[in-house]
Amino acid sequence: MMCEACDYVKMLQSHGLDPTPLREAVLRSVGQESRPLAAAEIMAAVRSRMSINKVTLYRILGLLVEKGLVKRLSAGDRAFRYGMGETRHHPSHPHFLCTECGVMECLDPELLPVDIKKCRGKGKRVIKHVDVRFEGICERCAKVDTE
Amino acid sequence: MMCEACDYVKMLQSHGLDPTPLREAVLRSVGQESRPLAAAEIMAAVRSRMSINKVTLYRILGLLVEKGLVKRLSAGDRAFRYGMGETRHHPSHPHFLCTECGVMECLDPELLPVDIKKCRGKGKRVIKHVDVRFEGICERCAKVDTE
DNA sequence: ATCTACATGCAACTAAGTTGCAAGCCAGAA
DNA sequence: TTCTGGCTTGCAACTTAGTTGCATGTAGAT
Ligand SMILES: [Zn+2]
Ligand SMILES: [Zn+2]
Ligand SMILES: [Zn+2]
Ligand SMILES: [Zn+2]
Repeated sequence: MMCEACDYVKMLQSHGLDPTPLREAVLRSVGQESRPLAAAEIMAAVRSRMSINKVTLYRILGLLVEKGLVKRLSAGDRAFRYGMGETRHHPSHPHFLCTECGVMECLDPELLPVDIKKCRGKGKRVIKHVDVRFEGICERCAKVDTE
Repeated sequence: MMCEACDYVKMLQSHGLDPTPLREAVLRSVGQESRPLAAAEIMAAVRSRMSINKVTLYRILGLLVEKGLVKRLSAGDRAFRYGMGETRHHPSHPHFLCTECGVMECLDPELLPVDIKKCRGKGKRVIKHVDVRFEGICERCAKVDTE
């Protein structure tokens, strides 16, 4: 989820990460978007302003995910998407994946109807979080189809 | 989900697929398990009884998925899991993924709390189905951890 | 007998991500 | 100052899971 209020440098620092230009650019690229991005998209976004190596990108994403600043989402295809981690301003929410064009969109947190607590305690497994993904045809693809 | 009642040959035929030994073995391997399997696990299961090539396995899985006999699930890691498709006996249900050992388990359909209809009509996107995945530590891993 | 369709196999390829290792840089020690 | 250790980045090679192209085998139709 996009957020103009986020200070990416501060976010990095408060999680013990040196706010290097590349880290800031990666976090900003993720934070400015209204949908989770694939690594290739993040790379393109960062590269429009500076130079970054593939390995460096994946290592930065790994760090950000580890610190919880970024969340790694599985999209039903073989490429992960990266979106902002949960905070007060960005609550957990479900996603929508277009099976036609592969675009993933963030949905209203209200649509996340899963009561985790109800599911804990079933057996002795420990449930940490839920991932809800709706699949179908996005607005853009639906439009093209009917034309 | 496992099912002793399923006649795999009939299932193949009723979906217009020639019930070859390999197809039957693949479908049976998926059907006999109580959890969705990764392609490598299915391959091992089939190979314990007959010889099968990697490509053939993926092509058979592709066919079965296309016909709806098998469902391809994303597991949060980079390998898909394959479980039985929805039928009267096997309703849609959420899954649990152990982030420690990677095992995926089927959960009670009752735990599927998402009301798709409520989510349709929001915007003009077409929602076809939901995929709910709980993540955490499975019973076996939790046990090992406390030892 | 020949033709076609389909099922399978083998080798090579692909996409997304990972590992190993070296180079650059900078703070603090000597 | 120079040396050192740790962190950040880059490049090449590798890995994993799955796919594509093409050849072969087999069965039924003509
Ligand atoms: Zn679309
Ligand atoms: Zn989101
Ligand atoms: Zn486990
Ligand atoms: Zn299942």
